[in-house]
Amino acid sequence: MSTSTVTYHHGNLRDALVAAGLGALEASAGKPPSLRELARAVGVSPTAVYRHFPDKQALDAALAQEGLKLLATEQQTAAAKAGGGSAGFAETGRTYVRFALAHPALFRLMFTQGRPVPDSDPPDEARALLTAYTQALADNPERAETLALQAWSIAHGIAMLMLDGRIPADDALIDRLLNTENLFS
Amino acid sequence: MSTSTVTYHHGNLRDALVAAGLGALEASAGKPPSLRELARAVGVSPTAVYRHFPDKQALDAALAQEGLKLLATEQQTAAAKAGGGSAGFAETGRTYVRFALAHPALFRLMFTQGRPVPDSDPPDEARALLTAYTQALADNPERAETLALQAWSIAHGIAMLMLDGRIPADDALIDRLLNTENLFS
DNA sequence: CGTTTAAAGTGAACGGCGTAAACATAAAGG
DNA sequence: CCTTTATGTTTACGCCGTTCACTTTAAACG
Repeated sequence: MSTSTVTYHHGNLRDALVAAGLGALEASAGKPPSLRELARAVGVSPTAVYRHFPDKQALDAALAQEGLKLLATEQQTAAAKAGGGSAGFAETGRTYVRFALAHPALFRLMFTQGRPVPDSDPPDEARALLTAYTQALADNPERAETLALQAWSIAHGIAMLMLDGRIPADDALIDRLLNTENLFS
Repeated sequence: MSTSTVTYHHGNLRDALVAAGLGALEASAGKPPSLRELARAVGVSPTAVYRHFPDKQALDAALAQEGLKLLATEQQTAAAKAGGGSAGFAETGRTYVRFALAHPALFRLMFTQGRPVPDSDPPDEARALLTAYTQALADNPERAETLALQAWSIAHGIAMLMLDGRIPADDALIDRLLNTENLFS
């Protein structure tokens, strides 16, 4: 369950910081917590953080990775609960947008971080799931990839525009916009 | 050409700050310039800024508004050059994404700013243009609005994912993803 | 024209931030 | 047991946005 070594000087500071970070992101509804704020929350001096992360950005990247894992899990669960197929595919998109609205600060951080880490253990599970679905819908692999990227783009665009208050964060609107069956009739 | 009163104590500081801000945004390729940095660039003390903007966010909002105006102009020009119609509509989307890639920091700022100002003189020209096009394509107004929002979402999603390095910022890919004629076949 | 007045800009200061360097401490291992 | 090394602390630096009290200067007006 934990990624770092088990025993430490004072406890598992790395994981504690990540946990505090995720908590702060939920509460903030706005912007990422400061390094000092997280250090305070964990009861440690600001510079102690640097024993576990080279800099603030690395901490943020760790939080982002955690968020990506969380999103992937939710999507898989939702898709499975819908029974897979095109219904599962649709749930994937809905879940994506709802996740963004439910965890705005985390979602922003997830994509503001430079790169999703060169190669993480799950090399982007969410994307794999998406491609799996589109491969069933398309006749050739390139078309499948195109569909996957288009689906991702629509969902991501809706999520971002809603987060930024450009379009109302309305649940019915999500469904309306994600209903691509008759898109550009 | 200028929005504020014509003569000033030392010159038109407000416009000078906005100009410097736009310049810095082009050069940065990353994040918004600091208030102090802009004050320096204009040769004025940091606190002088507060005579023209209540806070940093207001300055950012002014820059964002300038960016929105710029984008709208580019889109209108591109659509007109393509001769309007569905070709013009397509150019609108391409221009949107290319603008984002050409001015990453500005584009980010444009949408990170809380709200596009309650009611600006042009109440979002770009959106009006978009809706005009979809109204020609759809049979009823609601469907037209849906199409407009879907088109916006796709373009915005592509732009954001490319800016964040999630998908390659490739010109051919833009065209491929924006080619919605056979989207979800 | 001279004086008043208010707009425009300055300087010093505050707390918060990310980070570096030097130092302290405790756990681990030969 | 004593050394090594991982972990954490203290102090300090420069940057940030913002405040407050102050000065300057251009315009308004009798």
